[in-house]
Amino acid sequence: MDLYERIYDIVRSIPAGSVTTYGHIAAAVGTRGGARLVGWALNAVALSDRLDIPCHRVVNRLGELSGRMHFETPFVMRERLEAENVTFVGETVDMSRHLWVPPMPD
DNA sequence: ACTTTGACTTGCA
DNA sequence: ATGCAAGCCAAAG
Repeated sequence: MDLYERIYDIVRSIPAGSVTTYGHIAAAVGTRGGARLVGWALNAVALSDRLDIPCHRVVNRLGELSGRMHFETPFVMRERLEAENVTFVGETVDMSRHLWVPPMPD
């Protein structure tokens, strides 16, 4: 399976009300430093019909909604997260409460 | 075909 | 503790 498909699979595995980081996903697919690739994959998702993938649950390691500008509107991302009972601390997601770590490989 | 950049992260100075 | 540089994979110019 391609890295993209693997990334999509993991992002789809993110439970509602939780978020994860690019780094964790990258590590989960095997590429530790490939966090940027995750961004590329999600970018492809945003432009394609892969809308079944909750890319709004993916934030950077600080909990910042780095990819919000790639949505229809910069507010959609936060609104969707809030709709899933995700709490925010200022402009960032409350990581200590909602950080979800994907299943890591050995 | 080669270079640059991108929704990032980690490490060394 | 803050600042700069490198690393990773893929796509666009």
